[in-house]
Amino acid sequence: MVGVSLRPEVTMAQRKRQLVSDELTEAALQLMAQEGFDAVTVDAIAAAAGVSKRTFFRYFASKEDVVVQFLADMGAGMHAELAARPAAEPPSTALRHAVWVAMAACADGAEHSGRALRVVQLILRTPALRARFLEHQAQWRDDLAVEAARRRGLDPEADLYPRLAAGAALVAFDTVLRRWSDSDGADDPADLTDRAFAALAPALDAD
Amino acid sequence: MVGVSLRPEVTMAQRKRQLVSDELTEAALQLMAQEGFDAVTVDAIAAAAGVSKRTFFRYFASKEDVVVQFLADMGAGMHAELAARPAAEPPSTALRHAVWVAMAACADGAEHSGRALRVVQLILRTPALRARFLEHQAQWRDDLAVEAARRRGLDPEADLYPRLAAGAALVAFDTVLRRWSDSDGADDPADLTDRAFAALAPALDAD
DNA sequence: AACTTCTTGACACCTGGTGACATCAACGAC
DNA sequence: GTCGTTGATGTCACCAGGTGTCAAGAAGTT
Repeated sequence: MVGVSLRPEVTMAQRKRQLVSDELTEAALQLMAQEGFDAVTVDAIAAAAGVSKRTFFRYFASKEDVVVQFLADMGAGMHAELAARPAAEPPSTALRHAVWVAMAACADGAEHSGRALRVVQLILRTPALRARFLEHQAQWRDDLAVEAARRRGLDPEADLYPRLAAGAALVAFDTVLRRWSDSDGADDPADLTDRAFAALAPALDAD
Repeated sequence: MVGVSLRPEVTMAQRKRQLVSDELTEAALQLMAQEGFDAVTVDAIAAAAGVSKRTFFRYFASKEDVVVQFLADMGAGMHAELAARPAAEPPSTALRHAVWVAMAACADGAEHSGRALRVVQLILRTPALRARFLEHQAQWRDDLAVEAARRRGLDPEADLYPRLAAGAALVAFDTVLRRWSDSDGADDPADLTDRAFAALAPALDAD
């Protein structure tokens, strides 16, 4: 346990928390891959991870969250990337890079293990999970819209453009993700993303 | 009851069914307007309509459905309108008319009574309802995409354009609906719709 | 009147989700 | 070393959404 004591900045309680969280996620994904989302009860997931049902809900707000939680980071990543793009860049380019942050997270995870792909397929096939996914996207859209408005010096409440542009970017993301999922990861995400934004660019970059 | 017997094509059982359904919807919307979606139980709705909880679930698949069910018709209306537009019409125009069918349903309902407006606001403010709304939209998107593909002689599975165009149209719908809702119905839906599609047209109509 | 069909209510049951409380391990202060 | 504190956990009770089942009743049929 030498390596442990060399990291005083991370308390043991925190590491244990992370461990339980991972265990829960792992158990959930494995069970759901076999039986499907609806057939797996929270009790079963908790039991498989060696904790109680009550503890599960101390880590995840809902049964859907254990599958979908990682999306929160992707949203933050997109937002941050858009904010970091040079102000002079055309909207279609900036948004393409922002969306690519999210898409790359899926594609990279898929490279080694195909785990991300299976999770995406599970989400897109399960109504309850798809609904949560769409809710996340709605949040992303709000965030991207305020950022897009800021870049152009517009009022996100008064002008239509920011929400339209953010929505269009997410439509591209959605379309690419679905194609990638339907092709079992065979199609190239980067190429798909470029083509989708090429089609949308005329509207994104119009004055 | 003379008027009744003059319509043999509509059985009494069917009319009664419609009546109970309306009563349930009415009770639900009224209660939710006062207390909010989450605070109203299915038992309370059923009791207010004079039926049992079990009967409620024979009419609606979920508590959300009693609020959101009318969306199903709007989706069918959009799809039908797109299919009915002349083939020579540019995509942006055809899609604008299709979306307007849905938007007009909201706006008309609001003209007299403001009921549609309140329902839309309830949906957009309540996460559970918004999620269901987004699921409906996802279905609309699939339907619009196959229709858009048919109009252009494309394969909806192979080409990106159909799903992109359908998605963009729904982003316009969404943006307009939200603006209309946020302005408490003050903004003109028709004008908003035109402006949104004007912004999107360059992408929709590109070759 | 007897029969059939459709609708309903009553009841039991499962599951997701939450509040309350007791317990136990880790940690710091004395 | 002991004591109090803090945080994570398990247990239990409970609520609400949702479903299966069955028996009773109204409507329409022969």
